[in-house]
Amino acid sequence: MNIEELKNQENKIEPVHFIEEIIRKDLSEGKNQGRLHTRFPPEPNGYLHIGHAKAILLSYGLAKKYNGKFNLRFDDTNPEKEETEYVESIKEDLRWLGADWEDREFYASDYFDQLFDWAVMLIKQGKAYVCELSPEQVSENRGTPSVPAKSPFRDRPIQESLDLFQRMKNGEFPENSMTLRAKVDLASPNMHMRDPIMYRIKHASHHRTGDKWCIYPTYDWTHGQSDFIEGITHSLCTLEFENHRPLYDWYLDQLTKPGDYRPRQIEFARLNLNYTVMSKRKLLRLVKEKYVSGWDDPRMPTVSGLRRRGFTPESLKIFAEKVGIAKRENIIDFSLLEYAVREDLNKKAIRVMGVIDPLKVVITNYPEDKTEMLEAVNNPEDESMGTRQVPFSRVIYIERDDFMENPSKKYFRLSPGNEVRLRYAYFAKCTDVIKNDKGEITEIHCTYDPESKGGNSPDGRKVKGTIHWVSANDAVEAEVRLYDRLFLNESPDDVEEGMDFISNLNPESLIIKKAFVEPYLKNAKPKEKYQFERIAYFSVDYDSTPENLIFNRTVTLKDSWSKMKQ
RNA sequence: UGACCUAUUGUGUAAUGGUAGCACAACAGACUCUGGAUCUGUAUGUCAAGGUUCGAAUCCUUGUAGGUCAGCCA
Repeated sequence: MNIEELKNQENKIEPVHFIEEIIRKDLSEGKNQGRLHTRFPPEPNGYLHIGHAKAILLSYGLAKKYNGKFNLRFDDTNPEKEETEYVESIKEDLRWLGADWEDREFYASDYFDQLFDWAVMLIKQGKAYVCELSPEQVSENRGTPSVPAKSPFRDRPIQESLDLFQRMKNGEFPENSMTLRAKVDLASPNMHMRDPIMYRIKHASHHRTGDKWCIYPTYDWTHGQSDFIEGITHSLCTLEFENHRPLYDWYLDQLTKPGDYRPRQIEFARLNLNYTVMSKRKLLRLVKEKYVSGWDDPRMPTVSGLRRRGFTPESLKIFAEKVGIAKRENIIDFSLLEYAVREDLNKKAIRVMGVIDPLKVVITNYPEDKTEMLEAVNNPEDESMGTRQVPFSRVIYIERDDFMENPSKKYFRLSPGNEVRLRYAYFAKCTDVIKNDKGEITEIHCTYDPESKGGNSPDGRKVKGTIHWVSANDAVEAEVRLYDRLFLNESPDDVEEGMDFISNLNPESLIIKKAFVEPYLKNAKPKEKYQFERIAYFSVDYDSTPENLIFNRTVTLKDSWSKMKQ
């Protein structure tokens, strides 16, 4: 490291968000034996989206950075909503993101026995009781924030509760007939503390425990205890659980003594992105009603959708880092996500030439039957990625956009009489414009300068524009799927009376076109990333084959020309 | 309506009582065999009002605005 770099190092103060600050403090004070242990607790009832990715990267990243551990724990306390299919997709997404839970794949349902024993203990201590109110009655008796709740069964004898709870477990009672409630505080201004329900009766089959149980613990009674069982030290979650924290702590108080190890819940603001929706309900609707092709449709903000679109784990890490961690509600610009993926792909993607909207060009002074190979750089950002050979011949395709019959002053591309560089090939000058009966341009005639082979003229003359091309005889046809934002409005829920977010869908979020690409791409494999020069980054789709190449547009290149035109 | 939380440029996020900075976006320019990348520059901000202090984005008070909670969902 030279002096300059050292200086930079010193001046660069690493920004530390409030959660990391807490962790550093806890670690330095030797709390919990100086351990750091985080977890990601998804409910297996849907696919992960980019908001989950932020949470995963946070919890895993912190554990990794401070030599801690990271658990994966499925929060499967509601047998009616959860499915094994989701367990698999969630694990795949985590692996892809690089979050390594090692051998610690847990399920809240693993703790049902322990949870039951602790519940019995609380009943014996007079801190929990069986309540025979129906769901409607519980709701009626809940009171309002300023009026205390009522609970007629809270003072029933311990033995009676013990007996009833055992019989609840044995399946003697129908659903909704009774619950186990913690005796906390009916008058608390925090509604979660008004004798919260710990167990409810559900005669449902669970994806892991089968028919063993007909009572299931609620989230509040499960989550903190699961953290405790696993030795979690910092339990990170989103803001809507803030009001649950006193209850989280109350339950833990019943199991621990002051000074003992205990997990701590810390909340941060969830991620929101404009031009998309994030709620499981809405995403599910897009899938079910076929507005998209599935959970992994490249327009979806799901981890699997982003992956298919061409995002890399690194690009999501860049994104998550730029977004930051704080407690205020936020709506992140979609452009930050685009920036993150460009940032990563710019360094990694092989450059190729492909023409999406072809215009035929005949190089009139180039030999009829000649084809020559020209050397092209694979990535100007990374010399180690080498070069490749690109065929050139008399008839080529260029982008229709790259020719203008009556150009404005600022237009650097091909126009009558104007000379441009054909990338990696030759200088070429437009001599004729051929049109059909309707006056539409059907082909362009050019002459080339044989002296300018490789893209530079020995006389040192400069051209302002460089355009891409493919040799017509050698071109390979490919399908390109041009993806754009799923919604037209940055707030999809911002709709007129009587409408919903569906009315804001962008009808042009997917446009499929045939393109001509250079033969180098003949063997492009699914998931490979390419930059079509001057156009966009593309990722080879899972369904792509050598006979039927499919490229998904991840994100366009920045385009200052299109801005200038406006 | 009660409790809890939040408020810094267009969007995010720092500044931990001492020069309001960074990123994205925007705009202007340089450079360029990608109108890409890179580089340089510009404009825009502390919710409001009081108070404490030599000094307040930061502490206090009161407002205002927004979020969360009254599922046997998580």
